[in-house]
Amino acid sequence: MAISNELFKGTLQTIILHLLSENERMYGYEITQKVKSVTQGELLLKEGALYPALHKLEAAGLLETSTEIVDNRLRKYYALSKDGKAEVLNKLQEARDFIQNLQLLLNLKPSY
Amino acid sequence: MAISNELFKGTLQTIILHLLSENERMYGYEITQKVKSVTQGELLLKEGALYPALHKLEAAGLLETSTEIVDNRLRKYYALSKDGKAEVLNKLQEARDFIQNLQLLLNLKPSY
DNA sequence: TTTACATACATAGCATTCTTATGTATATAA
DNA sequence: TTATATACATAAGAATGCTATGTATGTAAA
Repeated sequence: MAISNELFKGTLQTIILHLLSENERMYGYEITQKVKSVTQGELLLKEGALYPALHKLEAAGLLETSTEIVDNRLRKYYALSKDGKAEVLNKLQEARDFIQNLQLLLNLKPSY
Repeated sequence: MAISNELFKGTLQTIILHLLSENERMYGYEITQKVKSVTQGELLLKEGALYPALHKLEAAGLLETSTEIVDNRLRKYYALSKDGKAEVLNKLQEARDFIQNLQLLLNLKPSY
């Protein structure tokens, strides 16, 4: 990822799975742009991180793919498999616990 | 760290610096126990992660050490240096931004 | 027209982080 | 005397992400 943000390490799979739980199907480049817009440019998801992560999730059976040609360019769409839909719930609960514990450790209150 | 929690990767330095900003001085083993108690056992900070991290922060000039013998056992106390006191503020702001962005990406509301 | 930028995929090499395993040493409880 | 707690430390390995690079098309700017 980027911008001196070492902190996001380990959260990428969860982010991908969650975006796909909201969007039915997405392709790689679309995911990078979505992450960029949601975080207002603060998190830049690099291709060198994204594509291997997508391949790994697919190999784990959590994602399914379908390739299309759009505007004469290749697009590889990813969607949650049945296992993926189950796993995203676990990952989100882990993320909630993680944020809770991190706020406890850092004495941070949510900013809203 | 531990318990299938890949998510904490990258947060260790921030956690250490913040604990030392609240406690004047702490020794390694004490930090592991503090993290364990604050998270109610959910985050187990391993020695193999902690000690190298402390050494690195010391080498970076953010921590200062003083060694004592207590109950016939060695204790190496760590405290924030002047630079460390400044850096902890940066790290905490980064952590706030990180949590904010992660909640945005995962559509999570704080649980209280 | 050619240079830069956006779209769209992919991988190899490297750096960093953390885990596991191991080692040393003392004190206490079973 | 065996296990557990206290207290430090490091080496080998796994996992993650970053940088750099490569291929290819389309469009906007100089």
